Amino acid sequence: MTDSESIRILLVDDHAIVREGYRSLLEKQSGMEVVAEAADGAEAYSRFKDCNLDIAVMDISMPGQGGLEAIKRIKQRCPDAKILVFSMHQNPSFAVQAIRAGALGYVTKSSAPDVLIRAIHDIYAGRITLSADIAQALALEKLGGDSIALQELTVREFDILRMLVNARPTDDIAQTLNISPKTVSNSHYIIKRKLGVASDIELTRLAIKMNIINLLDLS
Amino acid sequence: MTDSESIRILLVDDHAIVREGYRSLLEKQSGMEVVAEAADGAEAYSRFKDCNLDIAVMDISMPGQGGLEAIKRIKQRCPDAKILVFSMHQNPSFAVQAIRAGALGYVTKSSAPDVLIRAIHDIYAGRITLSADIAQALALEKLGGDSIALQELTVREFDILRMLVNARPTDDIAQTLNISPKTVSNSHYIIKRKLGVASDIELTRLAIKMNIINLLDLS
DNA sequence: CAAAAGTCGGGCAAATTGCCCGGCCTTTCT
DNA sequence: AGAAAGGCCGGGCAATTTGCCCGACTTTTG
Repeated sequence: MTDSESIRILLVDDHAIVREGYRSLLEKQSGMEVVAEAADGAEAYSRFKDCNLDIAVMDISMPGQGGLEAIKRIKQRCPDAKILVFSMHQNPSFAVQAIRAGALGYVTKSSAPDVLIRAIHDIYAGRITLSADIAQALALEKLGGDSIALQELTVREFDILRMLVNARPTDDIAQTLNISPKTVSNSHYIIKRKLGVASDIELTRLAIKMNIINLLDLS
Repeated sequence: MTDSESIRILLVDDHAIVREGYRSLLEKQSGMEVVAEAADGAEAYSRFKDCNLDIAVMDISMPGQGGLEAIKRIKQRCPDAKILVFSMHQNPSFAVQAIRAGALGYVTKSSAPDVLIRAIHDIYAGRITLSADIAQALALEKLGGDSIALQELTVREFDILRMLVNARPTDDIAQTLNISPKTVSNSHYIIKRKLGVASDIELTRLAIKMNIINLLDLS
């Protein structure tokens, strides 16, 4: 909002090449300027303090502490930060969690480039935006009443669930989140109770059904 | 071997309609006669005692005690029984376990009908037979050295593994196998050790990778 | 027949789970 | 602003499960 000309953008993704691609895409647009990049949540957080930015465009599948947590932390410090999540996950639950964490928009990476452009404008104007595929899936889910239980989970719990089903050890999770292992195992228990499963095996199967586990990265 | 004319066949599958289909297919062949049917392992076992049969053609994905266990029991009573496994699973590990349990052949359901016919003849002649897709996958696996660990498992353990990753409770498994729950949990532990995994979540992921879990029945 | 492998399960210490609680934050409502 | 509600963090503790070992028995194999 400096010049009232260009939208100042922070790009967050763990792959440098990917960032490069988006940067060139966005800078072809007049009225947009990529003024910073970050490779993970922590870096995004500190960039946000430094520069005065309009919008952060970020992936949430990042190493270290979950992207959702990063969003929460940023919003905590800068309540009027505008964050657009740009994710590979087509599962609407991810969108729900992202919005709840404080994001203003959610666009899948499989969307056409102009969808992203439009979403940035929408968010800049303060409107919550979802890409069409997500909006549709969300509507269907509301009807089908299938995976609604996932939305019982808090943002934190959802993050922990993702790490758990990625077979990360409890201590490891505790360390990356800077919390006690005991808290992680408590969350583990709460998650299972909220989702109505009795064992880790059921939990994992559920995670697959909900597309929380990427079947491709099992290879 | 009665008339030295027709091969006398027992058809084992839990779906009556499916049996009907195979029956009509096989009986179109001269020299083959379906003289009995069974819907599960236990029934197959008793049929085998009654009738004098040449070959059993059986599915191994059946309710109750695993099909592999049924094969073992039949071979125990009639060591020269000839069993052809006809399964939907294209995973070579299933074939390995079936052969180890005493089957003489393994044909996938996706094979062309004449493959089944030829396999029956081969087995009747005493030759071990695998459908081409399985044979190839097995060869590849031998090279790739990927899921070889699965073959460390005994037949029993493999059966238990399948039930475990289908999210069946330990007590339930113990009951259908008529063993103590303690034995099941011992097996559970041994399985994890043999496969080199530390948690049930890893175990489930491995099971998916190995196609032991049918992704379709998660729906 | 001897040796090796598989099945079944008891035992027991160590680790984890299930469940509850209290403290400390935010967010939201009035 | 004050109150109420919900989320996060983690201690505590009993009940259960896990991890690991062992022995008995049967079956397969050389």
